[in-house]
Amino acid sequence: MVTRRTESTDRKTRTDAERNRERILEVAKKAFTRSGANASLDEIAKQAGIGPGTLYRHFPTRDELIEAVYRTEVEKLAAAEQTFAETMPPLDALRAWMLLFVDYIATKKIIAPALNSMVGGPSKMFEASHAQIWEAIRVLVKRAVDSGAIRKDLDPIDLLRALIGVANVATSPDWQKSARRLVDILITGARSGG
Amino acid sequence: MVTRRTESTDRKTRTDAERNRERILEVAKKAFTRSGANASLDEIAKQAGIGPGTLYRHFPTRDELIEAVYRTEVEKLAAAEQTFAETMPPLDALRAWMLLFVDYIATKKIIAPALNSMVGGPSKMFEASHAQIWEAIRVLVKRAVDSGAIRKDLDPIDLLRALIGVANVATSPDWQKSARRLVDILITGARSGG
DNA sequence: TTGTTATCCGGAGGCTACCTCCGTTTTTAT
DNA sequence: ATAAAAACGGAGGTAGCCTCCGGATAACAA
Repeated sequence: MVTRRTESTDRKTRTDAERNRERILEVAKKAFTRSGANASLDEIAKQAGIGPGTLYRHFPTRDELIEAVYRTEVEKLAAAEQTFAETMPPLDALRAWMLLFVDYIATKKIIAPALNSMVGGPSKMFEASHAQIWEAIRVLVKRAVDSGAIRKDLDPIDLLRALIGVANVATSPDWQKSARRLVDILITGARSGG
Repeated sequence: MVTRRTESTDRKTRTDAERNRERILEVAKKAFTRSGANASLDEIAKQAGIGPGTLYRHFPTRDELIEAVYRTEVEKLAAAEQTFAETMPPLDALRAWMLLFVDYIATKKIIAPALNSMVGGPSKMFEASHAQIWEAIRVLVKRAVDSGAIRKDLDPIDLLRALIGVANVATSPDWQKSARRLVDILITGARSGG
């Protein structure tokens, strides 16, 4: 139950509001992909055919907009976890997901800026999305640990941190090979005693 | 030999120019440490007691300023490589340097912003500094490979990329433990067949 | 359909930061 | 002392950020 400040019943969100919201996300996704996290918000608003005020009402801060764009991508990543877990042996599933993670970040450049603007300021962004990613890798690691494939004291977040590193430097042409090697190293290191 | 466009002899750089340059670097270091890579350049100029024009003449772009601040820190890191290499066994030296790398980035927050503004745009920053860091870890890895401590096909840059990841997320309180675990994983993974 | 009201829109405008341009000042060298 | 090169500095054009509020519009009741 939520406290009501009047006796009037709640209304459903207006259709134009919802339509604008999605239009903003659509344009913002392209803008961030093209120009990075510093794309002009006024410009995004213009391209979406709305005023700046409308944009800022929907997404009061730049980070909130980035996070919203980011969220759909994150959900796809989280979904992949289930697929892998159901169709692969524990260690393979973990490795596959790690590779997908890196690939995803590098291909769509959406996430990288998001991760970057996370650093260097007390932004609450990422908290929600972080939970999903964390849960995905936590499940994969736990499954691998239970099967005895990797060491028990492995903290899933350590792997994530390493992966983010690759993502950040994934601008060079041969990043894919490098990423694969790194994942291999991490997997090997995580096996430890067997 | 450099081509001269006149017959006049070259002059040495003016003393006030050199003095201002160092004053800018001094102020910029504090500013970036405090406010991150987006600190106001006009503000930095003001605090250095100079006009904006002077700042931009010395450092035409923001990245060039960041890179200049960054360079001195990088040189210290590169110097540590020699110390470690002379006083430790190969594998220990490599591990120690990796830990120092992470620690350095997290403590002084100067480097993290630098790494971040590298992503998302064709900035030539980092190229010079990158060479030093790369050389440092290359030597350490080569030494470890020659001694048979780690696998021969290890690419040093892979390790760097992983470390940058830790650095980026080094804002959380327990990052040090995480960093140490991650370095251990990487070292273990790099050992492979022995 | 019409009226009422909560909700949302839009863009003008104040503010800040970026970066340049060029007249003035300072330093170097003769 | 004087000339020339080099550097300074800050006014100001431009652009992005974000807010504010009068007006428009969709949802709901009658």
